[in-house]
Amino acid sequence: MPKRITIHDVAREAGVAASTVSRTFSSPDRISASTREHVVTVAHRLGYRPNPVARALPRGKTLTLALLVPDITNPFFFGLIRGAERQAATAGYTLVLADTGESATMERTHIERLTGGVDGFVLASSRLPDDALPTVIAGQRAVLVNRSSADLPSVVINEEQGMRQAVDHLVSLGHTSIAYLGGPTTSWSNRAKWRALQNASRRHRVSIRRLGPFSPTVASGAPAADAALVAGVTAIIAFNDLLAIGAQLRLHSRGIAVPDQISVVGCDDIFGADFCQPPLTTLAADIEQAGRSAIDLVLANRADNVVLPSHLRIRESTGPVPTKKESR
Amino acid sequence: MPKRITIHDVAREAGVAASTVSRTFSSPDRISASTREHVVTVAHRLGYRPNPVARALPRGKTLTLALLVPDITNPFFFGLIRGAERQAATAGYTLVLADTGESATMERTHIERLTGGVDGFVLASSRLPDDALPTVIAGQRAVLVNRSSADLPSVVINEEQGMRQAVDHLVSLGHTSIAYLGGPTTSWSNRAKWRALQNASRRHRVSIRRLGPFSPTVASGAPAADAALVAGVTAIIAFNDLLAIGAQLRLHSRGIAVPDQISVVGCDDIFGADFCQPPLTTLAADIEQAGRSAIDLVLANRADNVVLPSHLRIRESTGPVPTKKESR
DNA sequence: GTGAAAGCGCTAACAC
DNA sequence: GTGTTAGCGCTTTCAC
Repeated sequence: MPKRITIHDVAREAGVAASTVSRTFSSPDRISASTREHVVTVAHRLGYRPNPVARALPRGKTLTLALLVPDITNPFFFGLIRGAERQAATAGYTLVLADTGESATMERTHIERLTGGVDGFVLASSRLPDDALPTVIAGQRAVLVNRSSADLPSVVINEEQGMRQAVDHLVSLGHTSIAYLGGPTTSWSNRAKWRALQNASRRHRVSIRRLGPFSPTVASGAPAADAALVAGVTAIIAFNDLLAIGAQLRLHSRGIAVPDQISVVGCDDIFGADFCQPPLTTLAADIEQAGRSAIDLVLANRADNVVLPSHLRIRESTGPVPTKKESR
Repeated sequence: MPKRITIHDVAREAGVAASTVSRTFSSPDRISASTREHVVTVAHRLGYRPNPVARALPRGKTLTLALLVPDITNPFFFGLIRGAERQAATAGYTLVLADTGESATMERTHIERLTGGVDGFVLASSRLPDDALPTVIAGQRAVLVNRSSADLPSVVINEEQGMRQAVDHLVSLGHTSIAYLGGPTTSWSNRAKWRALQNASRRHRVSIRRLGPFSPTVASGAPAADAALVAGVTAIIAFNDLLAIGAQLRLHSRGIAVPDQISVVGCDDIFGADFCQPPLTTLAADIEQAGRSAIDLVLANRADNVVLPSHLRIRESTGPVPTKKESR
């Protein structure tokens, strides 16, 4: 193990005080050009690299931000991770990624372990109960994504917009009975979507039925599709694209044509929504932007609530309501 | 800003020395049960939380590992990130994620910035030139994924196995002319795949043609497909699934049936390979396992070269060679 | 502009 | 077992 070069090694070699070396790297403007240059040269020759943790201790800032997601497996979060990572990097911050395994306990553990090691938290689709949130976060900077709370800043998607477009779209195609394939009951965005759907459908003569809850995975699409068939609807709106894609797979294997016999709408516009069969009509929102905004919020330490627009992306999984004859 | 509770606050309040408090948290077995309990109680009452960075300084270990990927956007890395994060978490480590934007310079910058802040690096599909690798890494623990080098431990996929299965599969279906849709020339795994394909085809009467290089994205699938059509092959093997899926999309829009008129095989078995149209025959490897192994290697500080098996997953994008009549 | 010295919060010998 | 005392590598007053 080659002993680490420190500020003192450089100082000795350069014939200056350690504090001068420190300053050449942290506040170069307070150093005369000549000595600065000299120190930099020596440091480079010795292969000196400032130690981020030693640096963080007296400063009280780590230049590190944490992003907690319930399930790294879920492609929905990839856009978020991407956006957050890029924005953090741009601001000179490092992103720490943690998977809470859909568990409030693990989420709390991660937060406690990370506290002090990061300058702030982005909690995506937090599973922490509302009342626990403030205590667990306790004085740390934190912002919520995909969930709002009175206590913390947040960035959420305006589901109302997208759902209204979705319902308008389906109604315009003649649909009058729609099923909502529900996601986890603990999910804030699931509740938001259902509420938005209810509001949207009030404006039309259309009946909506809530099915589920289903786990938000491709695998759960099968039971979800079957439930929709039993319900006898002509269109379904799924909590997320994973569920929608799984439902399409199931319908296909049962010989039911999408969209000829039944229309399906997803949510999130994840990777793959454009090339599944048929390409999925879905509620799209700029989730990478959500990641970026979340980072901006933690860094700015603002108590804002950012609301991002959503809209319907029409592809090929939705079509006219089947006529009596060709319907099931 | 509520002043942070330190070990000294707890010590004073509990009427013990600071080192006793330290020990109750870092080596509880060296403390009598009674005082330990007392200290824990007081600490809890005061809301004490050990500061990870203060902890890391004297110890020289941060309990943090870094994972660098060229492009977070690429779903291939999702599995890797997943596996790495889980394995790190299991070992009590935190994972730092960085995107190098396919650039050797950014990769180097990230490594330098992170050095000292993490206990080791996992470099996925590193873009660093071979000779730069040892210098940049300079005494840090590091393991390569998807690339091998004489200087660093690594975990790579055995492309030979999968490619042999792919060629056997295609030949058994009557194909005699295959195109390889090449990936980035700087990619180690692209070279490995091409070599494996050449070796595999030597065992048969089959001609292979290398096309490209193409950028490993869905969008590049279109030109890649067109190039394959010009080449007049009956089967294509793509550098990765992104390219394969893009090629299928292009072939579909040109009215060319897969696999009836042309067969396509991908690599990586990414999310979506099972539900694209048609579901993709692809070379699968356990990339999450690669992530786990990489973490194990850094933590164990072993100089091993782990080779993971690959195999062909046959789905519906490959079929019998078209007969003269129905071929283009 | 630069040096000396006192920490940042914690760990780890070393005593007793 | 527990207290004392040096640091870990860096930043940051405070002098000069």
